[in-house]
Amino acid sequence: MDKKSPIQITLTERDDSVTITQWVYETLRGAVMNGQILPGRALTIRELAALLDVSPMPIREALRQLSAESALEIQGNRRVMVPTMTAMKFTELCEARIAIESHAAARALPYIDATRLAKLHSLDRLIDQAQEDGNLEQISILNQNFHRLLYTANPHQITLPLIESLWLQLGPFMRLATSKLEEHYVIDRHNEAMLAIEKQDAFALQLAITADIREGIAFAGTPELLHRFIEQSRTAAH
Amino acid sequence: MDKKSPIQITLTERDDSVTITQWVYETLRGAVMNGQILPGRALTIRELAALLDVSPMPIREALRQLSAESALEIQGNRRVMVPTMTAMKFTELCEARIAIESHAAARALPYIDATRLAKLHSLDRLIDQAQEDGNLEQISILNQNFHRLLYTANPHQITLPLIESLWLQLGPFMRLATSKLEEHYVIDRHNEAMLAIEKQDAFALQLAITADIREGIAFAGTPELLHRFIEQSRTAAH
DNA sequence: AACCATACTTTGTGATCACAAAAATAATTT
DNA sequence: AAATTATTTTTGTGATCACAAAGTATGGTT
Repeated sequence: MDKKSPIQITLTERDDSVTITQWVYETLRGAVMNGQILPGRALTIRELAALLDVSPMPIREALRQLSAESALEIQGNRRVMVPTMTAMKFTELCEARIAIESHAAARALPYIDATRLAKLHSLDRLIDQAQEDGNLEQISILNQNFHRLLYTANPHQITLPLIESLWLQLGPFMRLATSKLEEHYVIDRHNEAMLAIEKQDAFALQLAITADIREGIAFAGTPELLHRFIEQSRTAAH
Repeated sequence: MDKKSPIQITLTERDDSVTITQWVYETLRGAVMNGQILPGRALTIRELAALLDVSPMPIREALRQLSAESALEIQGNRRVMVPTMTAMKFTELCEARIAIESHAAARALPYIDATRLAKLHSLDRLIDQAQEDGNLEQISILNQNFHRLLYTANPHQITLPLIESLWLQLGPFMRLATSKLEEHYVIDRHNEAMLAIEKQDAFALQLAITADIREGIAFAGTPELLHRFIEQSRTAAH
């Protein structure tokens, strides 16, 4: 008889080789990323412990880690919740993505060999496939894999944790937005990126990544429409 | 009778209004930032608990948070340590700082009012003062305050946690390097930055921030000297 | 019926304990 | 004496408990 909105988290089988805390972390991370926890909804340790059928201890650790990654927010009352989105914050997150990811791409460029480029190509084909099937969730995952594979080519790369933090903060809102959106065409800038890689053209690669991020975000068309989505999601959990 | 290198952490009085975990976090963060814990040195929960005279629980939480911020590293054996530095990693961290901080500065520029600019000026004077006194630690702290004050002018700013993560990763090494360095002149680029702010010239501000970061790092003069420092610090804790 | 003080419940924090995995040390063999 | 195995110790993980603060409901007063 909980008056709070129920939380539906997709549970995966727990591998014994991994610690419970790690499993809890990944589970909660996925739930945040997929927008399964509404922004503003207060999370309690005991509730999550009961939901995931573990003791409060691993929940505490996972919540602290996710808070440190800006995936969750600790309020003054030491309550934990998914941060709410605002139009300005959304803009800042997107611009930060562009600044950091285009930098990461340029830094990775010299290290991309034929093997990795081939993998990028095959990932791109999978994305085209998912696009035809209209599988939005799959597109999102594959798109992240594409970017990650690109940036991690740099063996000394240190920006991925920062980038993933931004993805985590954008994730819940993106999911909410795409779910309410019927039509949405994604222009494929990955081909441009791969062409730039073949030419070892850093600037062209940065342009392609920038365009990819900007267009993946501009799906809502007009800023006004974006605003409406944000206001909608802001009050989703009362 | 510990054969491991001793850890000397500066303890501050604990304010009762703050949680123990928070105090432990700040204490350990400071210790990492000031290079009081040698890179590679394995940290155990119980050892730190005894050192700070608290139960293992707050230590666990603080360590997890610091690990999430890349200030500490969890090895495969689930051992926690201060990450070791390499020349390439150092370069990547510096370049990431430049990319993100110049972006943050440009985004903050329109929001910097006269009051904040005045505060920046007074901070700059304090830095000059510390420079004359040769107080390296004070310079470092004030310099961070200067940058922080600049970036936080943007009320929707979301990059500061990412930037602070980079500072944390560079901190221990910078401290180690400056402590072994007798002469080191710091060219003051803050005046250039403040001039750019007055002119509302975003590009000039980015150039000033870039130069400030690059020169604050190039203190070691030649890359070869830098390399030597890094190799020296890498094996500092055996 | 609206407001406020009181009692009750829930929740995060921090301490303690049990246990298995990992290190370190000691013992044994080659 | 060096390498390998066995034993002991240390360590992280996770569960449980106690407690104070925050939140919620209750009951009485105006």
